[in-house]
Parts: sequence; C-alpha cells; structure tokens
Amino acid sequence: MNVQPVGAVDEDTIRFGELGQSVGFLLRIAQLQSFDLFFQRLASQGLKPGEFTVLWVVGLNPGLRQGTIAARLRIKPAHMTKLVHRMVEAGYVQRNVLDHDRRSVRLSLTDKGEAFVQSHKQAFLEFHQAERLNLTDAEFATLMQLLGKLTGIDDT
Amino acid sequence: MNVQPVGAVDEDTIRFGELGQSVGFLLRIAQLQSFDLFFQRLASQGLKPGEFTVLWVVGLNPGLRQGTIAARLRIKPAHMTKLVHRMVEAGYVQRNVLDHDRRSVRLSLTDKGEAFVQSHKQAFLEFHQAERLNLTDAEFATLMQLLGKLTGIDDT
DNA sequence: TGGAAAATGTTTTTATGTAAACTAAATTCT
DNA sequence: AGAATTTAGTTTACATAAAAACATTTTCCA
Repeated sequence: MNVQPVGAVDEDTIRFGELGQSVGFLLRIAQLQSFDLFFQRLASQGLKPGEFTVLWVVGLNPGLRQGTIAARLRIKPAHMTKLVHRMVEAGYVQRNVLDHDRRSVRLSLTDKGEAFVQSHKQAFLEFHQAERLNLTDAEFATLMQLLGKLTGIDDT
Repeated sequence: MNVQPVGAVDEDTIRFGELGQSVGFLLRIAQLQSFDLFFQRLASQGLKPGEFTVLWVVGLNPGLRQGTIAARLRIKPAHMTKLVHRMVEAGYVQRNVLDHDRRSVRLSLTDKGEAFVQSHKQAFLEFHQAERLNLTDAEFATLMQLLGKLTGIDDT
C-alpha cells in the first residue's frame, strides 16, 4: 500500500530539519492550533481570545493602567487603544483618569462587563481543559511549569 | 520601600486567576515573546519568521505541493499564495505545475534561494539557541517533547 | 523655576492575515 | 460518457495588527 509513483514525492512526510529543534517554531504551531480550537468552540458565543482575556484581567485587577495590562498581555499600545474603545462601546469597560496623573487611564469593568465575564466564565474554563488535548495531568503540569519559566509568568 | 499611596493599586502585580492554568494563554505569551526576540535579532537581515521558515522547508522538501506545506505550517491558503508570490518575485522560489495534475503547484528553491537560506542558516540556528532562554538542556528537551505531543509534530 | 527628557496614550499609515466567492482541473458515481 | 462533487489554488474585499509620528502630561535637574 501507499506505493509512490516513480519520481513523485511523499506528500505525507515533511522534513523540518533543525526547525524541529526550534522552540519558537513549535510554540507558533501550538499557538495557532490553540486559537483554531478556541474559535471552533467559542466563536459562536462572540468571544475573541484577546478581548475576553482583557475583560478577565481587568475584572481581576480593577484600577490598573491600560498600558500595564497591555504590556503584560503583550498587546501593542496602539492595538490596546482600539480594543479598549471597543469594550467601552460595548458597555463592558470604564475608563478612568485620575487627578494625580492625567496621562494614564485606569480600567475597570462595568456591571454589564462583570455580568458578561461571569456568564462566559464556565465556557472559558472548560475550553482550558479541552486544549490540554492528549496530555496527562503530569505532562500538563510540567508543560505549564516550563512555559511559566520561559515567559516569566508564574501561576498565581 | 515601594509603599503604595493610599487607594492606589500595585502596578507590578497582576492577577491572572485561572488564566494562569490556561495552556493557550501561556502559549500565546511565549510565542509573542519568541517573535519579539526573532525580530530583535534577525530583522536587520531582512528575515521574517514565516517567510524564512517556508524557504527552509521548501529547501528540505523540494517538489512538495504549496498546499501541503501551507497546511503543515498552518499558513492559510490565501496567505500562502501571496507569500509564495513574494518569494517568486524575490527570485528565491520556483513554481512548477506537473502534467499529471495541473491543479497543484510544486515548489522548489532557485539557486539564489538556496544561497539565501545557506547564508542565513547560521543566524537562524543561533537564534534557536537563544530562545531557549533560561532553560536547562533537560528542561528544553522536555518542553520540546511536550510541545511535540501537543502539536503532533515529531522531531524529525 | 523653566526647559529638556521621559512617560502615556492616540492617530494615521502600512503591512499582514483571513474569509468568502470564484476558476480550473481531477475524480466519482451512475 | 457525462453530470455532480471534490480538490487546489487564486482573487477580492475585509479585518487585524504593527510602526511611526504625534499630543499631552509629568518628571528631572541644572
């Protein structure tokens, strides 16, 4: 079975060479795969990973500066501006400029924003389970620990 | 030191809550971090991760279909078309339509493309080392194995 | 003080990536 | 054989993200 015609190339096997030893390459593939799964499961509820993550983090850390959150989530300032404006338009987020520093913008959830996060929290957390895919508990724990070390984000 | 004014928020600490247990979230952060490092080191040489990866893979697997490579690298067909055209314009890639199936397009590197890959191979591989960051050899090996399992890409 | 430098966001312009509809070629199914 | 389906890639129109230049406010320090 699966005899190759003379001169043809095996379509199923791709050689990656040293790319297979690249952390960045595998991270990229894994991440895109994860996004695919996210959209497949949660797009119907109108959730986008970036937006929902911001709402989530703002909910947990009310009053933080927009820029602080952006930096931590690796969202570029220009993009953060637009994203936050969308969330304000949607009525989920409040912007607040404090007197002692009128440059910076403090973010917090509106009641509607809180309600939105709460109502989707379950699906969001279930998704986190699903994306563990075929990893055992031990493998999962190890992976998280290593990614934590790589990213400097500790699990808190 | 670092006494907070009354009513202020600690700027340094962000709580992620259950997000900290999300594979997808950590993958996303790690991946963006990796891209940042890539651009920081290799942008000056005119390398983009996606483009160089395609050249690399085409070089290792001459004669594969454009679509096969795109699927494996998780590049969308529409984007692949444009990317390949850029590479053809640059003189790095040849498109080839075989008689036995005139729908599909076979890719291979031109001599110029080969030379380009060769001349940047070193920097590319050094970058792979750098992105291991603060991981030990053992941690690195484990991480790669787990990401391999997650993505279904085995190290070959 | 007061002017230079830094910090924080925003706007505009450009590049990158995606979705959906489309063309063309090959395959399948009576 | 010939219509219907599938496969491969392209095109167009749109969405997303990024870089660069900008405006404003604050800090630094000579």
